[in-house]
Parts: sequence; C-alpha cells; structure tokens
Amino acid sequence: MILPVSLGPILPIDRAFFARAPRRVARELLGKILVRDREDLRLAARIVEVEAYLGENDPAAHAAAGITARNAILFGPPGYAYVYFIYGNHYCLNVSCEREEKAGSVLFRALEPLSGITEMARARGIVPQTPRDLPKLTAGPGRLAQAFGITRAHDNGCDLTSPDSGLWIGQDGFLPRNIQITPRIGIKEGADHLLRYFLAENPFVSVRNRLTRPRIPPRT
DNA sequence: ATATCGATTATCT
DNA sequence: GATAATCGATATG
Repeated sequence: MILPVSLGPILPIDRAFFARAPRRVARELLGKILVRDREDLRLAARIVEVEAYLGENDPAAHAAAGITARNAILFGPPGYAYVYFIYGNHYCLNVSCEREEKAGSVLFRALEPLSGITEMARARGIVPQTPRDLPKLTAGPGRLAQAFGITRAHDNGCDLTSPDSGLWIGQDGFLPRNIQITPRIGIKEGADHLLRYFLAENPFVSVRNRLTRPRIPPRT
C-alpha cells in the first residue's frame, strides 16, 4: 500500500467545510475519505483526485445554464451529493459547495480503496489478480461511482456530512503531501483553468498522461 | 505507450 | 436531434 490504510477513526466533516469556494474545497478534500456504510460492511476509500467546478460563471459546469431539474442540487446548500448520468453508461459524484443560489461543486475523480475492496471489485465486475489491477476499481469518476454503487436514483441529494445518510465524507487525520494541479479532464470549454487537484504519483489517479501539458490543438 | 473509436441514454436545444 | 465532467477495446508504434 502506498498510503497508510488508516490513522484512526473516521470522523464526519462539518458543513462549513463545504461552504467555501470550490477550489478551496477541492484542494482540501484530497486525503479525506469517502465512506459507504451498509448493514454488514463499510466501503471506504481515500480521495486522491478531484476537480473544482465554479458554478454559473464556469462554462464547463453543469450549473452554467442556470437551474434545471438535473442540476438543482448544485443550487442548494453545501455538502450534498450531486449525481449525474453521462455517456449513457456512467454515474459521477460531486459534492455541492458554497451556498444556496451559488452552484459551485467538486467532482470526485479517483479514490484509493481502504476497506471493502472485495465488494468494490464485485460491484465493478472485476477480479483483481495483482495489486496492479486495483486502480481499475476506483481510478476515474465513473469507476469509483460504480465501485461504491452510486446512482442518481439512490444518491442524488444525499447529505455527505451525515453518516446517517450511508454515503458520507470523513477524515482520519491524514495530511496529503505533493499535490499537483492541472487543467480539468474531458471538457471543451474552460479547459484552460487549473482546477484539477491530485496526489502526485499516487497510482490510483486517473489519466496518467497529460499531467501538466495543455493540449495542442490539431492542425487543419 | 499513445491514439482512436463505439457504446448508450438522460438531458437540453 | 445533438450532446456529454467516461470507459474499455482495439489498433498502431
């Protein structure tokens, strides 16, 4: 294991933590833990890669065009799950930031599994043969959502500050080192902003290339 | 190792 | 009717 498995009990995070600018929340979410509690087991994984989305001013954000049925959670209070369905296949998880009417958010892009790895593999339909296969579980926004069984029907709007919700964010005292910041992945507009945060050299980070290099547009 | 492409559907124009 | 905050498979060097 690259990171310590756990430094102690996992404690919930105050709503005030999320009531701040998305860049700030994104940066500080690194090293925190996403937890799924079920009756019989706990899934837990360290947050190692996130992206900030800035709300209505940010052309890449789902909030850019104003409030709709899909993105309504983004315009609500901070600390709640915004789950959307994309490319006909994948769910992605965000946490709302800032305050009512101000639709900042942070997208979860990659996690390092800490517990419940067998269940994550089952949910992903994978049988890892070696530790090198483990990133297939949670490296990427669609993968981590599938590993945690996150769906829009079940999890959109759930309170990520409350363990009672079954899906929540906790901290165990881990302090991340060596954070890298790059442009966001997979967007067209707003691709120049440095809003992707991840732990350098962590094997669970998605998209190994394009770490720092902006895309050079193809010639015509 | 990097590049390209098809899958598949909720959501918005 | 077009698009998308992705993934996995395939092709090519």
